[in-house]
Amino acid sequence: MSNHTARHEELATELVVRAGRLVRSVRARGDLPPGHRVMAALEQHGSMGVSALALLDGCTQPTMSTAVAGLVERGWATKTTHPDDARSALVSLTDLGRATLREVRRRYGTEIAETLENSPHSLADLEVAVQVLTSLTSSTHDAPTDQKVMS
Amino acid sequence: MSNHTARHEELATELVVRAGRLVRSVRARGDLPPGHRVMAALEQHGSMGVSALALLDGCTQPTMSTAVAGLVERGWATKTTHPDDARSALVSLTDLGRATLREVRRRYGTEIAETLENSPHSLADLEVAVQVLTSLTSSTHDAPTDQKVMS
DNA sequence: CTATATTAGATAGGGAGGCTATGTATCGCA
DNA sequence: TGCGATACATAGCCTCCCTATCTAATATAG
Repeated sequence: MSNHTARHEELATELVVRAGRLVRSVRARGDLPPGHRVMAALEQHGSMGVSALALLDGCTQPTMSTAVAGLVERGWATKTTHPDDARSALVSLTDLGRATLREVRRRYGTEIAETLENSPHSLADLEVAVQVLTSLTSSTHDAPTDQKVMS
Repeated sequence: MSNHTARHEELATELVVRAGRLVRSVRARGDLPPGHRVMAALEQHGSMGVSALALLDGCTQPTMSTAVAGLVERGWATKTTHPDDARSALVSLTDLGRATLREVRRRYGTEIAETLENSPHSLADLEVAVQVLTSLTSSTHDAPTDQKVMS
């Protein structure tokens, strides 16, 4: 352990700076709609409740409540009562939501792909970047993936 | 151009989701102090004015004004009038600021290094991740280091 | 079968951080 | 000397996220 270098230190903080910059620019340009990441989670993991979504997303339940309400308002998701538990909700993507997700990906993906083509980086590099970011936020300093998610 | 794949699309949006998550977790845990990225810019590029800093950082001048005020308040930077132009300021890191920057890097860098050691990723991967994020925010859709702020 | 504890979600209130619009002081120049 | 341009500060607003708390429904103890 701890055999890290000064390079590690510089890169670690630089990564956060760059990540923040990327998020700011994406938001400022309206490249991704708010709630997009919730839709992505729903698509990848299927319908589930608000709390489970919050766990997946790494935010709090109230934050996710609001986010889901936004999706429902735009017609991108539905929220129904769980048949076996009237406390729970079942948040599901609508067809419109799925279509929006596809469209957003197509548009932003194209832009990013072109940018990468004008840089010395490949698709594999992009993949590595995503994986590194994932490593730093999934099992890092959070609760070790509690399995109270649902059945 | 445009020979991108569906994989590109997925990865591009996923990258933003992960980047946002990283930033949120770092902020929530107080791993990096606010204004840290301004200090990093100052260290790397030397003393300069508020507007120049804003350009470097990719934020607006009012935002940078506030950020710099915060640094000065904490004793991490000084703001003096430019000797040749009384309109301009010269923002400089103090020794305390430099020390804080070092300490923050050491602490967060250690944490990240250990996380990476428990993952299949190397220092080189971290480097790639930073470079990819940099590509996507520096010369992407912005003017290539133009000094024109635009309107 | 009630009474209580637990769980899912909603709402209230607040703070951080960013942006646009605008004000103020200084500089460059005709 | 007077006017546009430049550098920064301030005001007001918005988005996103958080903590604290409330309601409704379920699970469980007695």
